[in-house]
Amino acid sequence: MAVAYERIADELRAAIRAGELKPGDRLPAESKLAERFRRSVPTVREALRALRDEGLIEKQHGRGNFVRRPRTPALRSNLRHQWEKGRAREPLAERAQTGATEHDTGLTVGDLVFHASYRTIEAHRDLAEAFGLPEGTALLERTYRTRYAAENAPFSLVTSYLVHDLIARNPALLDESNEPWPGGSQSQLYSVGIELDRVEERVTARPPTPEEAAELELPPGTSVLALRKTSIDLDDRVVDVSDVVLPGDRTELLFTTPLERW
Amino acid sequence: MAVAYERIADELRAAIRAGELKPGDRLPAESKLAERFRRSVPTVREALRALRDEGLIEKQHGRGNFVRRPRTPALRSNLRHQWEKGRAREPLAERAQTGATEHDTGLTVGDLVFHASYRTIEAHRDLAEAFGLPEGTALLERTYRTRYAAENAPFSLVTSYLVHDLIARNPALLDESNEPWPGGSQSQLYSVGIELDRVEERVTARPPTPEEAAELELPPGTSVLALRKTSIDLDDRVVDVSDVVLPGDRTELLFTTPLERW
DNA sequence: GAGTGGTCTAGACCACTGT
DNA sequence: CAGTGGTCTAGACCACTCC
Repeated sequence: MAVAYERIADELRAAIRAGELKPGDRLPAESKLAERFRRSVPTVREALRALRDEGLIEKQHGRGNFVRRPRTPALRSNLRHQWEKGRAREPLAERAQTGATEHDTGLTVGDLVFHASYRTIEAHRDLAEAFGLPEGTALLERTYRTRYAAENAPFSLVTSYLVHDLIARNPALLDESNEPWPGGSQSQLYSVGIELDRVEERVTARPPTPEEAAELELPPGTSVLALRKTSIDLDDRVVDVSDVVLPGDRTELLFTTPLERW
Repeated sequence: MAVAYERIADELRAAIRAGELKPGDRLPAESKLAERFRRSVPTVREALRALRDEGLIEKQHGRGNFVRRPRTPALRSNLRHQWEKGRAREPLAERAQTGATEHDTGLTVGDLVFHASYRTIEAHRDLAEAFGLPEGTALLERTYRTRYAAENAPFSLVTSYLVHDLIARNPALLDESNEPWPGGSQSQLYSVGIELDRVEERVTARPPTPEEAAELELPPGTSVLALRKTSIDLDDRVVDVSDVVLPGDRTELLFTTPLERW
């Protein structure tokens, strides 16, 4: 390891892994580390930055560098889709009680704060492809933000697209003030006679855009899970495309695949 | 935006998003940018580092900074599990032809290079929990590396764990030189009378450890998808736990959830 | 060899945190 | 107020790429 900042990073990393520095501990000040390793402060900072990018430490301006505590991630299971489908035709009182997110997380409706806004757009290429429809098709774009009542930052950024003409039969679906709709999207689709056959979810990981990092209040160096959910109805039509951005360090996606018997 | 390097990053980011700088283009040299923005070179480098962390540019030592081309990711679908299950009992000749990875990617066996190594370990807490067995239970740890024949870096790091006593009935399963086993793990389990009921996959995103970054040849700033796959048999026993690390920028996970009819 | 990014120094000043 | 990290300068030398 020829490079000075890597040697410093290695030594600190080893100390953390060995448990000499425990989660929550403050590291020595950057100037102290510079003395100890006989390097300039910027060189020490380079090493600390590497450790931060690995998620091992957290910088707190004016306070110090701290060993990070492991996160207990929120769970999101694909069983939610079947659960939501079963619930879509229940009586209103039943549907209003719990949403899919509460079902996943074990929280109650009061623990979450929900915000939605709608607008009508024309499909650009990416979306037109996902729907299998021509570019320019009218879509209803719905933007959702859900957060814990006790926290400021939402834990997911969701943008959902519906084919405008498919849902226009029920004008209530075009009005954002009806959100949150009891029973979720599948209940909304049920109101215009659409039943889902399956849900496809595509998952990738990437660094957040600066906008996403700001909205989710992501510490620098954390990545996001980008999930594109496609809902397909009994006629094999794509009826909903949703882009979901989740903080990588506090989300766990669970997918259960049942297998047929031999 | 009070800070100098953010103003520089913003201007370059805008140019890239607007298409003034196209994928593959080289940015002006760091010294030129420093002149243009009337800032020192380290400040310009700070801005470039931010863009690299967002995945927008790529640094090439001695050549320059380049606008990154979007990656075409490898696909991994959960339909593979059912496909593999159907194949597990086929005749050897059939099984040897194609594996699940080839099925996903559309490649043939010759396009991929495969490496496996085995050792026996005792379950530590994390694994014991996943299996629902006491700590210290003997496990067979199997490490897999698969890469494209044309590339040096593997596209996945897989560590799989099997309960030693469950599979010891068939000594061939304890010998790494029998890999790649035609038909995959489900075929191996079939040879000791185990049939899978379902597969659960837990997905998170995180920065790579330095070791993972080196092995996968990840450009700095990219994140990995960490997938823990749990295979459960008809008796509700956990028979396999696999940890899969995939490069976030060139992997897309596809999960299909079929829904029951109303 | 010319041009590029990679590392490093030694110090300055600012912004934030806690007493 | 003292102590901490955040930003920035101006310049040095090294390592790599390409001609």
